[in-house]
Amino acid sequence: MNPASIPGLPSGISEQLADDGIEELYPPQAEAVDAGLTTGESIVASVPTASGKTLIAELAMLSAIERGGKALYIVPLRALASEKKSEFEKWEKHGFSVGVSTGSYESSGEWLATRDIIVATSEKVDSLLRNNAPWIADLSCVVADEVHLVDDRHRGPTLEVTLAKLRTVNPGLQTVALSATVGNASEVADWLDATLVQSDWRPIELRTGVHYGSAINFDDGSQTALPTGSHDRQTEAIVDDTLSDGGSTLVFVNSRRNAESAAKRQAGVTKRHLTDSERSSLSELADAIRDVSDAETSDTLARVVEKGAAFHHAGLAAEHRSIVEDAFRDRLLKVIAATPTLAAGVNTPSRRVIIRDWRRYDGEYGGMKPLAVLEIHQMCGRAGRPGLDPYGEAVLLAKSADEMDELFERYIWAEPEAVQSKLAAEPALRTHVLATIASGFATTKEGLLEFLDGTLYATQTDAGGEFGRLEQVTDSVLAYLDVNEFIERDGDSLSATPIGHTVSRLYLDPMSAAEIIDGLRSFEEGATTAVRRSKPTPPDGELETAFSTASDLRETDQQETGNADDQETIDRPTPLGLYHLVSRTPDMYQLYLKSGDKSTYTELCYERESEFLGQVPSEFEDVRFEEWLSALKTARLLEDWALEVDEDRITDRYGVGPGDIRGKVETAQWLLGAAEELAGTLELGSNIAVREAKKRIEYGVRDELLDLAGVRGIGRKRARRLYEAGVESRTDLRDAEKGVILGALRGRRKTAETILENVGRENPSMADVREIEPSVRSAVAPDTSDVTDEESESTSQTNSGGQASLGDFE
DNA sequence: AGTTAGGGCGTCTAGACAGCATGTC
DNA sequence: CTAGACGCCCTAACT
Repeated sequence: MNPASIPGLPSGISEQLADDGIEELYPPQAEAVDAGLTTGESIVASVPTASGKTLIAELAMLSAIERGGKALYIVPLRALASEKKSEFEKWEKHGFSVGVSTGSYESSGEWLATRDIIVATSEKVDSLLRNNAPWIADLSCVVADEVHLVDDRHRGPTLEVTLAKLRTVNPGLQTVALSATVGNASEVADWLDATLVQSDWRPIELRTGVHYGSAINFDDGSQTALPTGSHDRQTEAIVDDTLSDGGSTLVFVNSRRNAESAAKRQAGVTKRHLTDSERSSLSELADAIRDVSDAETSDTLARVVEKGAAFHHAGLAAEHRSIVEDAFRDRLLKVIAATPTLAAGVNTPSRRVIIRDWRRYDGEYGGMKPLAVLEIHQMCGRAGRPGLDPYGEAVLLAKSADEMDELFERYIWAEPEAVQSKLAAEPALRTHVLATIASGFATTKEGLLEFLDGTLYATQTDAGGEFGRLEQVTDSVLAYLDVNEFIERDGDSLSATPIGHTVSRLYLDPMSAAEIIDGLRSFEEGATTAVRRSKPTPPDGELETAFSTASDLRETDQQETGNADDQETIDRPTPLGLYHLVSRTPDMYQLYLKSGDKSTYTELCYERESEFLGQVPSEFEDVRFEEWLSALKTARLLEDWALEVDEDRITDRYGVGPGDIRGKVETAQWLLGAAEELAGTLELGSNIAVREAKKRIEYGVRDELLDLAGVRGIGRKRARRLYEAGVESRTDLRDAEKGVILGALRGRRKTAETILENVGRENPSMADVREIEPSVRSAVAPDTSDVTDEESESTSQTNSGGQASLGDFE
């Protein structure tokens, strides 16, 4: 089928496709068109990666817009949202506008209403539905990318519920679901009332095999001799071989540490294959990597990149990741050793893919768990760059003949698993049941179950009669929501309370909200009794009893230390207290407690007991104590960040990468924002303290730098240097002698000018300004001088290296 | 004496979505 | 009930 014979397309589109060199549609694309893709039929396309799924989506969206309405493209990752946006922007010259909406991407609801194509994550779409975005009703087509992710325990239910809601709101909606090859694509198609298009066709050949001994044995029975030779490891031998052929390699391993050490070894191979010009480009790249962050990870990465290799995992900063991905796509980097981040993320094809580890540690499983067939196939699918490589090869590594046989059986010959709805899990239902009630989708339990009947879960259980399980879980979830006063039950009818509405709108897990509310309330209780007794006690008898112990603790503490200053600290929650509060909610991914951490944080727990909001579980009696401690570890990381502790110090103190810090900070910011609003809604007095703690996390600074750090172009480091040079505020920035500012910014004229411009200084020019070296003031370390009481105690060890209250971190 | 290969032992384990509301003289 | 790669330290054997 050629572009001109596709029905239903807006004018000019077929010509554009032909101009792009598309003479003939790929077979799966043609099949989808034949099934009515461009005339409004719903389609489930279960096809391999890189076999033209994007065009299927584009054809559906453009023709749907032509018929009237707008199109929504749902992606699983934020990084993919911007990738898709730039792909779709090529249609803007034909009059189709594109907008993106993700949590971090700024765009208001009204602005989106003017766009024809909207790209968003499934969570964002869910959130927009909860907040009744008006344009949802105008949708005529929704595309769900990577729909097999409904199988994911954490995020699958959101996608499932979101699609169900979109289809309920808009019964005529065309649904196009793009999926990897899965075991039960027809079931997914049944669920979405769609025609199934299934195909194994790929635009370039993919060969899959197992390396064992001195050859790769391929699925077609052929062999490629590949002796380990001088290399003592299989991976390096294959990388070397691929490189001699001018190709790149992607190596999948099962842990971050393995990725880094593999990259170091491979750098020894790649460095022998570089041209002079590549060497110099790589060295520029390494500098760019070092500029991103001064954490050790950054330097390690830069050192391997100089030699043409790289590693890739979630501990990297986002900038690191995109630098690595781009350089690999440009063929500058010859090999990447990666954790599964890369298989799920943006498009990074490679001549060869090596799957070194096919088992991964899983605590619940209790050991090394074999990866899913689907996951292995996704990794293999990265092999072969369309238009660049003659073919792609995916190689699994075996250390014995038995293992080779097992790998063939388990993965190469195997069909991928069936996707299975995870909706009946309680955490998922908790959120979605509340949202469904709050947004008026259901007003009775029957209505709720009726709505849930539109989900994949229902499709999959209808036959087996297992729907009863969903009803059971729904009952217990309703009871939970009722007890926590998020919903009200009046006979059969269900409605959300004001706080329930807020929780749903804030996109919080109700359990997180309950934890935050309890924490803030218990503080209120404590503060009221201990300090003033002026505020009326909330008319909630249960709460009073529940937290009487916490109040008592506070009172005791208060008497012991009892001076005016302490009364003030007790009047508002401390940052650590708040960081801990949000860190222990289910919405925060917790840090892992390493050996030795347990005693370190137990000690810290007692030391700063008075700061925690709510009751501290008993060290000896309560099983939740360890969880409490890992939340404390997370809270300490956040506190360190807000105390301006160096990034590289934080990374080795907590055993995390720069990317993890950013992630934690972002989540904390979001949760503190939610806490602020909850405190406001419930008229709890702590919202000012919450707001400040949030601001400090946002910029990673102490109080006194908040004003400066809010200026564009000034981060935590520049703010501190300016402050030490005597430039303490925006006003100072506008009035201070330029030489001083330039000196504080280490003579960077361009940066200084940009900053002065951003702060609105009359004449920002730095021409002819002589740099004034920072004087004595700068010799004063930030945390030994102007620190408030509440902080100095905890940070004396931070920079001074003195006896640490927290013990041996180093 | 310095270096390196190899064994024993302890340690540690993938990923990443979401709210709100804007700023400056 | 269940794993395994890595790094570190130690020792033995080698140059």
